[in-house]
Amino acid sequence: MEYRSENGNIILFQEDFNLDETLDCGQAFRWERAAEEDGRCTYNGFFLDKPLKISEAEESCFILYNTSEEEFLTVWKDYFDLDTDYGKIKQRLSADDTLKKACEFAGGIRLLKQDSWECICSFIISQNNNIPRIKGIISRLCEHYGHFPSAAEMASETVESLEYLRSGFRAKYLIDAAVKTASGEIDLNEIEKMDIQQARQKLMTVKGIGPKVAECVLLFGMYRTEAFPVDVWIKRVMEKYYPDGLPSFTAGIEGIAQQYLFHYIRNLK
DNA sequence: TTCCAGGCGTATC
DNA sequence: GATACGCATGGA
Repeated sequence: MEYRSENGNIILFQEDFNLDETLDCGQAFRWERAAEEDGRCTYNGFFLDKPLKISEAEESCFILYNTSEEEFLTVWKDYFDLDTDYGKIKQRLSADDTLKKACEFAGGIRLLKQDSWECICSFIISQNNNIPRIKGIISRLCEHYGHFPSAAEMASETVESLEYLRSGFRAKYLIDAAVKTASGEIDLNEIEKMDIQQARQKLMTVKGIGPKVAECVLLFGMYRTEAFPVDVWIKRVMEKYYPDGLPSFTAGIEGIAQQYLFHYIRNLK
């Protein structure tokens, strides 16, 4: 990673990074692709309440608009996981033919270090749902509050007051998660430090958080790269290519392997 | 019209 | 512990 500050923007040089592959691959739901400017792929989105406009100027070169060096170093460098060498990770994962193809297919995927509370909500909403509709529900939620609501803010909602979301049967799950988090019964800072099996169990005490959602919260909201969410798509990959489980060289970074595989299988043929 | 979507809770055995 | 089924909503 190299960067420089220029006219209030950050110019970033970063290998193994592609905006479409990272921001529109189903790990985060608050990034919108803008109309292209001079053929540049541009996205607008948020980390917590911080907005960002970012574009891909040319191969491996990005512009983070209206971003100070301090904000870049304290927020976005971490969010985009820029201290991790994904080239090295892909090299390690490419010991296997299928994973090699997956890494080559979408080599610009990076794991976003998202907020754990936002991930809880996002992936509760994701269950038995499709990505465009997930984005719609989250967008209505943020528009309603003017920001992504805290657990305390959402704890005072009711199924009726959330009707505008059109989130269906998931509304009661969101409220249960909010009440338990706001009261401290679920302590996300505590869960982050737990042994992963304990963390899974604790997360699953929330109604609407099952094995898949818990795994997504751990992977996308707590940077537990050993978490391995299995959804309908990954189930297909596993049945077809890995009936006996993932190869052992993925140990510790199963979740990153999952991201490459998910994107690969969804776009196959 | 029917099927399906980054699943989960509940009932039943 | 395994398996079957309903669930809100809307895009394809």
